[in-house]
Amino acid sequence: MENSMKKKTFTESEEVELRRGPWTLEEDTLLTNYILQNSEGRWNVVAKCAGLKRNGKSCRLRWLNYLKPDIRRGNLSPQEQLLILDLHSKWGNRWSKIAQYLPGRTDNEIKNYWRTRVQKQARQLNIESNSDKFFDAVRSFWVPRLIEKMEQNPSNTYCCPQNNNNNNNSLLPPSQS
DNA sequence: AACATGTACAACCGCACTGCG
DNA sequence: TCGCAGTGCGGTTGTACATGT
Repeated sequence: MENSMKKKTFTESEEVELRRGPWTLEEDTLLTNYILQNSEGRWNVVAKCAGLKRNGKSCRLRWLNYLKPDIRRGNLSPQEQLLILDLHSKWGNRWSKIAQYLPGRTDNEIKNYWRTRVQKQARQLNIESNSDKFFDAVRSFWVPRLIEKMEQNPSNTYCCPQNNNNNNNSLLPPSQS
């Protein structure tokens, strides 16, 4: 990564120095305004037409993970956490697929949650995070704790609108359900 | 108060897939 | 059929902030 400009993926004729790193408020505004007026379309075109010195990929990521109006921010509710555990036990690291069942949550957010909290727990227990042993620990320790939390504080439970049918009754990993 | 360490999350990278000419 | 550009996904890294000593 010694040279950020080593590879250009679009229009070599345009020697535009692409910006990287954290987005500024101004860039956010440019991107948001452009998309609200013109819809998403091709990301490289969006980047260019919005007047951003970013590549399309970067714009897409920023929009999907941060700027999109329906993004839910803040802590994951116990029910959402339970759902993630459940879905992960079915599909593994298919973050985007899991995210489809948590409206307003992004694959990036779920992935981060898994890495920082779930895998941390696994490390503390000294077990492989994708092993059978780990899922046993999740079933016998973590899931009951989350259910307890939900019962103690029902107001913070979150009801997934389009997936009630297949998830609300299936909060335990498939081997139990 | 200052420093060290841990945590959370935004952003980047590489690869695979898809659609189009 | 092939090559290319665009896109999506999962893994990884960087860094700001929180917490502990």
